[in-house]
Amino acid sequence: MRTYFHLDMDAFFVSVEELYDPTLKGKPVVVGGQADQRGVVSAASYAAREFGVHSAMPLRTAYQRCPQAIFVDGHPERYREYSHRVYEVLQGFSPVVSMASIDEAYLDLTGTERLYGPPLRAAHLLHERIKEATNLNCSIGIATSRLVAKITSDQAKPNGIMWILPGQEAAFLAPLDVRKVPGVGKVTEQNLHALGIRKVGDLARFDDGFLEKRFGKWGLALAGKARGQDAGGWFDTEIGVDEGPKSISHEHTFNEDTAEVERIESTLARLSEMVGRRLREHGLQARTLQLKLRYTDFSTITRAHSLGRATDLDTEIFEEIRGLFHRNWKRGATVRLLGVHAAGWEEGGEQMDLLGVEERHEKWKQTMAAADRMRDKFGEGAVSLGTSLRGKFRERTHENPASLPGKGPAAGGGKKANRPQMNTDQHG
DNA sequence: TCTGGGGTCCTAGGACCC
DNA sequence: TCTGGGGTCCTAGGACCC
Repeated sequence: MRTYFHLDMDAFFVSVEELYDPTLKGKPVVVGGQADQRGVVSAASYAAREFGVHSAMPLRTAYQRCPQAIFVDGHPERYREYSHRVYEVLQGFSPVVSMASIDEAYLDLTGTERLYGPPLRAAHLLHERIKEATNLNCSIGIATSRLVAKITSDQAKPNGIMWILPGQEAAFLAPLDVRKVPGVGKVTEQNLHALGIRKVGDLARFDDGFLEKRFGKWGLALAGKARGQDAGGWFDTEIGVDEGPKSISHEHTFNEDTAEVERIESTLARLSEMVGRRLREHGLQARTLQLKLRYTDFSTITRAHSLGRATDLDTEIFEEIRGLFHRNWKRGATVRLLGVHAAGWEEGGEQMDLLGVEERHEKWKQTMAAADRMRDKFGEGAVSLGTSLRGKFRERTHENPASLPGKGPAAGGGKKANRPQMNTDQHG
């Protein structure tokens, strides 16, 4: 029998903003941008929620519903800072802690009764410590599984603590909407409704085999969840083991859609720089780079390519992404969003390579490190790949537009298709 | 009143290898 | 010529979460 806590900060972004501007307290506040901007609500105060404003809602919709709301830009650095403070408190409380996102965490409190007393007492103590350290409210759910603890903390909001006694899990879950189960979103909810399943209790009455047939692996996990078990996906991972990121990405939605190649390329260059910088900060090199492209009609494509050798260099990222863009863009079509995504880490171990390539690589590494220091000092706009590089790339493609790897019938013949050769760029 | 940005996990088809 | 199966990598897309 285990004891898990799920701790969730109340209206986190809004509450942090209130610390910086106490006049916001008690008022309808929307965090995420200005009322007339493209974008969605990141967080809404409880006063704003009374008008039907909630997160993920378009800002303009929020304005329609609550014109008197105060619209505030988000400050990710502030939220990271407070998230870190929360984490420090939690670490001092239990060694088995996982931040599940910027504003929520799981703790394994199994066997801590001698230290903290019964779970409710421990939770009150923790709640006080969080309040002391951050001046923020949180809610805590306690249960024998992480899944039930998470659902419980939601029920405890705002500023509450709730404990589901061992053995009472099914009874607690039964009357809740299936949508309350983490992992059940709009689509799954609709699919379940179509089967007449509206409450978790309805779900629990279906047998595992049926749900597996109908929804695959996910259906089986769902059956377990209906009984309150930690089953499937992210609930199977161990608490307290912090693996690094599996992917790093940046994307940008234009204020006004554009088909201007200059603007598109400079945006791709900026996003490539941001991704490269984060890779270097994490000491990671990516093998797979992916472009994301969304048109005005919201249709979205992603196009990926895996490199022969992993990279953390802005220029190599940009060159690849730029190629992907031009090979896949419907020429002239207006673009709403661009994204650059990196994944597929490779150990830093240097392969045997042409000396010249390696040297160039080293040189670029030093240049990039210097650029990062400049940005630290003078801000993100201080250093840029800028137009000079873009000009160079343009020239090259005009000279040699046809020789793109992986195209044409060449791969099909009698030869064993080896990994594409590294481009040695002999015309330098 | 259109729909952000940063992630994770899952599925599915095709290539390729044994 | 009509004939496998398993494993892994790659790519594209989609559901979901905060």
